[in-house]
Amino acid sequence: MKWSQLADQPCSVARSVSVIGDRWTLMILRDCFLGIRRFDDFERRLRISRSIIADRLKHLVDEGVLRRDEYQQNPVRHEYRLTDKGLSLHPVIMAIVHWGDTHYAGEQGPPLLHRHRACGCDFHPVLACSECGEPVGPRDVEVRTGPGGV
Amino acid sequence: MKWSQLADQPCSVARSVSVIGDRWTLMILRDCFLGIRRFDDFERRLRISRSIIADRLKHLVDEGVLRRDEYQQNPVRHEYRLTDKGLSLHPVIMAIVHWGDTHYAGEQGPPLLHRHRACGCDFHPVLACSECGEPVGPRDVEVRTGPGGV
DNA sequence: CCCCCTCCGTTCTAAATTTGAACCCACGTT
DNA sequence: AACGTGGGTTCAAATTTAGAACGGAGGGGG
Repeated sequence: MKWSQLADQPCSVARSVSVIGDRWTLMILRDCFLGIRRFDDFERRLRISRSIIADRLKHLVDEGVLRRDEYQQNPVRHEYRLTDKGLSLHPVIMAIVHWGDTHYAGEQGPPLLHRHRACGCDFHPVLACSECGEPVGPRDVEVRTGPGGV
Repeated sequence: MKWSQLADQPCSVARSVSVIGDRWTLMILRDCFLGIRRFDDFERRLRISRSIIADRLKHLVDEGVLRRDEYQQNPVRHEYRLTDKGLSLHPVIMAIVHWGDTHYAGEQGPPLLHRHRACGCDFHPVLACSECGEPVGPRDVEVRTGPGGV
């Protein structure tokens, strides 16, 4: 199987991964959630070649994860902002951050803290059930074939 | 920046991505959560070359995400199982699945359904606050530098 | 007017990675 | 003995990436 065929698999992980499952794409999305919007801010933060940044941004725009908005004319300049579809990746990024915080933070603690505005506490993300609201662990889930399955 | 330098960044996303931010690695982890354990079951499901599978499995074992257990002798055979560190990737995989279900499911619906054993309902994952238990959206989070930050 | 700077890319070649196919080995089976 | 199976390793070829150079449209200073 090739990367390009991933999108056609009857599997939501495969379809998602074909869009966002790339190291630099995930780093760009991290920056988007931190408010980065301009090409050369991405470049400064990532220190990778511009061709890769251009390629990934274009891909994300094509997929509807980012929007390319004009923010000035003369000369025309664009900024890249998360669409609703892009914002819905928030749980993915938060889960990845939390896994890194848990297993790779140095002695001093995590590089970033996240405060929940509603309750005012620093928090970490918990996976909860949409139906009952209780936390869900790996053993609490029973997987079975759905309507779109094989 | 190179991939190998990602692990040294003061950023939990970068550190996580250096371990799991690879298309095939994510596909392998998906299969692990579905109960796949043996080399050639991974091969049959992914249809990619064995060298890639061997490489990714070794990498995940080195990182402590999978454990390589002997399950028979004569000849000796191993199976790959999630460690606790690996199991703690569950929210990441669930978040990715849900994003794919939301944006890429066909007309018939998602390929797989997930039932929460505790409440008996088919559910989707919700990102909740560890402190107050309420759902958390992208706008509800205030990020600031933590103790391990620059 | 001329030169240089910024922002935002594109293009090109060399270097690195990824891939699939072929090979290997130890056993078990016919 | 010949063949099949589980579980890999090796290696040349295809793909991706890196990084530097190039471009271009406007703005600012002299």
